[in-house]
Amino acid sequence: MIEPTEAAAPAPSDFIRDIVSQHVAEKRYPGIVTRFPPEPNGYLHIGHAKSICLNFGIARENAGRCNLRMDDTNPTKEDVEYVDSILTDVRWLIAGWADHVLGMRSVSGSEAPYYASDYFEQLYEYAVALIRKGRAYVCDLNAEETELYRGSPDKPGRESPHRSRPVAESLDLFQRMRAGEFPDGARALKAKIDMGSPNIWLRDPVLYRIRHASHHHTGDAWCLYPMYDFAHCLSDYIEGVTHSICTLEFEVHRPLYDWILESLELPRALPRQYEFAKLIPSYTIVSKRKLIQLVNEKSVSGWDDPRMPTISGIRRRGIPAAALRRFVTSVGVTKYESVTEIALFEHTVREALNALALRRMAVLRPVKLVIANIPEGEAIPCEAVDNPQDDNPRTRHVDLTREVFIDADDFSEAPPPKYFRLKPGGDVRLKYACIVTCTEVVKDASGRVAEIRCTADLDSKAGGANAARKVKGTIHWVSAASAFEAEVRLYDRLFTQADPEIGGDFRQTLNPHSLEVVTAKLEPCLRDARAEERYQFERLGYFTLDSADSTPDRPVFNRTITLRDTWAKSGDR
RNA sequence: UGCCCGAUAGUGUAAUGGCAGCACAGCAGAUUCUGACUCUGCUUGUCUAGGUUCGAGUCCUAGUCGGGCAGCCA
Repeated sequence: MIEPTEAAAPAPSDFIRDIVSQHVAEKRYPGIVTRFPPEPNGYLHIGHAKSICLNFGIARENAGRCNLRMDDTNPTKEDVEYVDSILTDVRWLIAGWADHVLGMRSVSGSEAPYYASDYFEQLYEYAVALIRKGRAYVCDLNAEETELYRGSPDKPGRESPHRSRPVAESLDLFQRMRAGEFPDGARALKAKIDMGSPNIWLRDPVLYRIRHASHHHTGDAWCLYPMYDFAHCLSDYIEGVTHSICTLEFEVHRPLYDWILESLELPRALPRQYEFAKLIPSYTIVSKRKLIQLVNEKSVSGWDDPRMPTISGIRRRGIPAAALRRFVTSVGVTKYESVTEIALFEHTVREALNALALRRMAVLRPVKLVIANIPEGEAIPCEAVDNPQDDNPRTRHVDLTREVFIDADDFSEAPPPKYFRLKPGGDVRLKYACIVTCTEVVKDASGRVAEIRCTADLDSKAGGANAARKVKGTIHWVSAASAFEAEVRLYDRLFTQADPEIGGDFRQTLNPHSLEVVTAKLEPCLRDARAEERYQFERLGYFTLDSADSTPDRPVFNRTITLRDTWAKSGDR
């Protein structure tokens, strides 16, 4: 769904979109085609979300297409589990926004993503063509020798002894590499470019390597696999991609991307590569390797743990796709590598949730409040608003009874200055109900507050004679008679430091309080909570039903994010 | 001491040779049956040095600082 805040946002503009617009104006291509090319070796995270929104965004703004393509050229690292999660995550992120430009392959009636591995045969033919042109050769050097021959950034490399091998010999060897005649690493196909180039990637880079390994998509059909540089540019070309957008670390690969395509003397217009700076939010990590570590070391419950910066974690946390899109779009597209304050994301999430969340009352750390002048068994119906942000807000009823629960935070025996909540002898409004005055505090044997007693000004309820009576504070509550208990998971940032790597190891800065589980008292209508719905527990934050662990008789709620709390921040408390 | 890329408030970003703006964060206040939302005000910026120009954040040169590149990973 496109939400109002997203719809109202101005069309994004950045240096890549400027280039695309120019190409559209000069009719350089028949249509604009981009692609999102993840390697299925991990779950997608917030950084990928930026790439998805950029690529699909450009496609939808130009009536083009964005292909979803698995960049699966390394069988030893990839798995179908990741293919499936990628598909789910992309569909969720673009749903209602860019599904109409999603480029997929039709396979026997149903849709499937593109796979670079589906092009292995064509890619092999292109490699043969390159050999025939004298632009590639089979090299017998092993990996260590290749590294030695490559030189270093400030020292040119040396030419391989096999560099001038006759074309026919390379052709024969390459065919035998495919046939499985040689073990892993015995030979490789290399581009014949320039061992003296200041750009390392132009020093006869490896194009194909031998890997006797099964591939998650092609099975055992191949023991010869193309490298990223060879497969990527040609996959783009095969699919008719016009703008191949990637992150900054591939900038030095661009000359190779162009070299391969140009060397092949292809008939159609060539795709071009453009690079942008990836998204790095503070208080989190976006490295697949490190995210895998968090999962494997059980620092989190899995890839979709609501604290994870993965798209699946963000979804489970209760963050709407539109909010994620709006955030990754709002940070812009530049070539400046920066760290984006997570506060910007949190703001976007609150903005989206404030507009759509249903207000409910929930008490996280219950303390009993007994209202002396309400007889036992009596229920005073009160009208509560579902969402005051709506033009014509809907309402529901909550019953005020003799015994209610309030949050422990909302009562203080020794309140700090400017404390607006309940205190001995003080009064406070029970939201949607009436004003109560604290008359007595009952403690248990250990000295803890066991029960608070008060009297209510029954006329201060909406519609009553004292409805307009003002008090400093208003607190939420639930009726002890009708509230039910449920598990509520209070999530916080996964790391305590803006830069989790500050001390050298991100595991040292994990936030020990990133998850707190409480048994809360919830207002009865929350029994009908739905997974797609977003709720605001009044004065506390935004919550949603946990998609994985909830059952109909045992709901589990996740806190997506707290409300902004200037009182807590003021330091007065 | 190779090559490539970058640098605008605390953070992110805009200004395409012509008034340095926006959002977030922060601070102060108003409002409030959510210490939320909303509203008002405030603080804070063009890395440095030269050059071109009537005029430079923008163009040129040099420097400084930061990032990337030496996988048969992507």
